[in-house]
Amino acid sequence: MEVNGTEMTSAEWELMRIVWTKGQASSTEIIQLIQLKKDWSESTVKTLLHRLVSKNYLSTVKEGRRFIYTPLIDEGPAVQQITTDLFSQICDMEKGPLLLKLLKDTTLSQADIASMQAALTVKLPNAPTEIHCHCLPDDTCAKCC
Amino acid sequence: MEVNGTEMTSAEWELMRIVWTKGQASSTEIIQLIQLKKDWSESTVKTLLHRLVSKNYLSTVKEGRRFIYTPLIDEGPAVQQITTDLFSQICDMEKGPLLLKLLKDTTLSQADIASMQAALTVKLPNAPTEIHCHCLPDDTCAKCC
DNA sequence: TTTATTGGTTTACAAATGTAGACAATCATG
DNA sequence: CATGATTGTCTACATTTGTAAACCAATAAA
Repeated sequence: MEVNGTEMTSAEWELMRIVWTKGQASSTEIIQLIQLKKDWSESTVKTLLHRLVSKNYLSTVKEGRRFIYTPLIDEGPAVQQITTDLFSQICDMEKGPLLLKLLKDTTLSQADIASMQAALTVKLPNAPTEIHCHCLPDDTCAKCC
Repeated sequence: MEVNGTEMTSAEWELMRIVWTKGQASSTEIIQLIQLKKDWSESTVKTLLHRLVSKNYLSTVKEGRRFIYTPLIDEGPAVQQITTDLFSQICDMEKGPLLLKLLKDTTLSQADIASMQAALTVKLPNAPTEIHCHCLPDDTCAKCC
């Protein structure tokens, strides 16, 4: 994710997952829920929430004494973004095998599988025989060249 | 990646890609190659290489005055590892659409596509109708429950 | 209304990371 | 052999991240 120059950190991401999942939540709820998974102090979570707000990932609405936190970005695009970022750092030659493994290791619904099959069928005709690594600008590559 | 407790950082990863691609390389080569992509000073690259050596990602062999750097871990497993780590932080419900997008956006060889098709065919019969989010321990989920 | 509790704000600090200068050893060359 | 170029080592420092205590305001309970 990249909003106004600041990235979301791993710890912050875990809190976002909670807010995304619940739609919105108070800090108390968030603290309770995160502590089922992580051994973070109340204070730590508060700090993290604070940072998420200043980074514009969460907005707050005061409800009585407490705050209700709501995501300012949707989960789908966020997930897409961080994954795309990661993939951009991976050698093209590795991506095929990598995706194959991910397909195998991930629990997918029948509908997911069907749409992937469709996508692959579309891709196949124009697919190249082999993939080249673009890690280096030219022919200095020991892997594909 | 997780070797002896220390993670590889993003900047370090970029250097590993070069060494992986070339099989092995001297610092001079590495500096030259990385500077085609990144605006890093010579000194910075040296520091990063040093850290990679102490983190046991690279080994060195002295050849005359200079060092030859060689990867101590293979690229495939490393790529797999970081991706798996990322996926473990993503809601199960997002993974299907996410993978679909990755399939579409990635250049895949015919062979890659074929093996994915095969894998999907195998998976389909036992695939569930729908996927549940496991972000929260129970039924407090606004997405799937 | 006094006090305990709850929840938000500030401040703090160590470790990791990005970034690089300064210095030292080695080697090639005049 | 003296010197400049090459390459490695050490030191440095700002920023980001993880982690949390201390403090303060508002509210609920006594």
